[in-house]
Amino acid sequence: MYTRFTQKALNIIYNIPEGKVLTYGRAAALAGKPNGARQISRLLHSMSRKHDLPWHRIINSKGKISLRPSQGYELQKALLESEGVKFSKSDTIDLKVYLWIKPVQMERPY
DNA sequence: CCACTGACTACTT
DNA sequence: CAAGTAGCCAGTG
Repeated sequence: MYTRFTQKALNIIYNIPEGKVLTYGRAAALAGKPNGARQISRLLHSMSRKHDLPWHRIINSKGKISLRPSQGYELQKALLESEGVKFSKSDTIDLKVYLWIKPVQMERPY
C-alpha cells in the first residue's frame, strides 16, 4: 500500500487541468509534504504508465522540464505545447501564467 | 533495519 | 547565470 502522501499526490496530479502545470514542490506541498518534491518525481516515473497520469504537467521550480533530451524531454514538451503551454526561447514555461493554483475544496477521489 | 537512489529545492559561491 | 551543497523522504533491495 501507498502512504497517505502518495495517494494525495496522485489525486492532485489527476486534477491538474489541461494547459496548466505544477512544480514538483507545489504538488508535494499540496499533498502535505512541503519537502517531498523528490517523491513526486518517483511517483510519476513508476506509476504514470499504469495509472495513466498526466505526468507531463509536472515541471521543476525553475519552470523548465527536468527530463533529459532523449529521455522524454521532447515528448513532454510536445504534449504541453499541444495543450497550449508556451515555451520561451530558453525552453522555460512562465509559471506566473501556467502554474495551476488549486481551488480549495475540489477533489475528485482517486 | 540500514543504505542507496532520485524527472527536486533553496541557498551560497 | 552556472555550479556546488546540504536537506529532503518514500520506495526498493
